[in-house]
Amino acid sequence: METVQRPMRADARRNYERLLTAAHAAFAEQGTEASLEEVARTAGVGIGTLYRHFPTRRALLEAVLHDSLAGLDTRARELLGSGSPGEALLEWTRHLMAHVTVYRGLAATLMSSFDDPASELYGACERVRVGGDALLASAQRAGAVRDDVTGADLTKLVNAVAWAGEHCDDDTAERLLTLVMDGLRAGNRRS
Amino acid sequence: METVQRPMRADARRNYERLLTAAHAAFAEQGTEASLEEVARTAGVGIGTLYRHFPTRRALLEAVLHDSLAGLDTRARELLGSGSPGEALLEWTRHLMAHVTVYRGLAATLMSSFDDPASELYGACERVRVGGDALLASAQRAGAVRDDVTGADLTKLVNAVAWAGEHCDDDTAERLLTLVMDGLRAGNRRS
DNA sequence: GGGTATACGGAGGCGGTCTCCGAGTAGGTG
DNA sequence: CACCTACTCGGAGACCGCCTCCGTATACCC
Repeated sequence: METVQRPMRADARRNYERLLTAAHAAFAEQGTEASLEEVARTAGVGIGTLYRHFPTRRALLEAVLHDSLAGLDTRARELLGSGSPGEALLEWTRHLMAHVTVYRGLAATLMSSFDDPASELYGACERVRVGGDALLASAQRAGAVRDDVTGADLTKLVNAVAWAGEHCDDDTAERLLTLVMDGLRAGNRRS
Repeated sequence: METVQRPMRADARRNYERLLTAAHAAFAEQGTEASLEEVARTAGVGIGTLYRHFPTRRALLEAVLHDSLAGLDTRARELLGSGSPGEALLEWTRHLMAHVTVYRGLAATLMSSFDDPASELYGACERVRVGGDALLASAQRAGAVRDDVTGADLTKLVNAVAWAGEHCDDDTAERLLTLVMDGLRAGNRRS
């Protein structure tokens, strides 16, 4: 099962790195739907090379975002031990928002990967949800959040707000997040 | 200012109607990003004809949705007079959800038209927001909803939930809407 | 029936996705 | 150091969708 794979050839590694850099620039400027041909052009690499390294747009996104999303997981663990569980959860959702809004269109990509194990981003989504789950459970035990909310609900709601934020100014996005998070507090259940 | 325009030629009107029918079918089946060339093919009409009648995808969507969105406005006025303002608002948001989810991708289109007066759908969004404003104000006067929520907030939140619902089963979408609407009740303000 | 304003249709330019395979090269081997 | 081979590169090309433009067709008015 454990296939020993020799290290990448020097040219392959160089092109891989160049593609990551170019992809980040393109996504940052034009959103996750940026032209992959232009990414390849910017990287000074043939389109075939791009597709060999990253068979799908999501594979490329995953590579570009890998560290950033992993950081979110670490942050969740840090926050777990610190102060009020309610505040910790709130703080973490702000981090989540920040990560999800680095590229226009990212919220949509993540959302569609969330329940799709075939997506290259599924693993990343999974890790995010696990981190959120822990913080959420902690906040619920502390009676800060209504207990019928799941980690998936939380992540999806934040994602949805982040998506909405792509079409508003930052203040409005912040307002919407506040409205939603206030609303998840314990004691707000109606039905 | 008031340019008198003679009625459409018979062939033009026929093609217009065919295009509406074909567009509805295509949007229903493949979402708002359905191929316009296929719409034209289905309608038995040249692609040039489609673009003459509907210069943009949004213009076509506006025509297809016109009656439906107008109905939403009427419904808002009906609900204004009926029973509990809180319940009326809740009922209306469910209608809004239903209208926004008729086509996959519609939430995104509406969201991007919401603050863009140049969009062919801006007027429709405007009318929806006005309807929602009235119901919201009524619910706020009755003390059922926190008073720092605006009509735009409400519409955007429902849109965001509808968008999220495109990636979940119906139950989850319903849950998310409940979580958000519960959260908007008066007394839930934190900051 | 004839003339004209109106409408039709699709060819064609553009730009994007993705595949496939001949040419090029890195790096281990003798 | 030179060679060989497995690995990698690059871009042509098939396909698709958007949108424009203009020669052709036709509905309607007189």
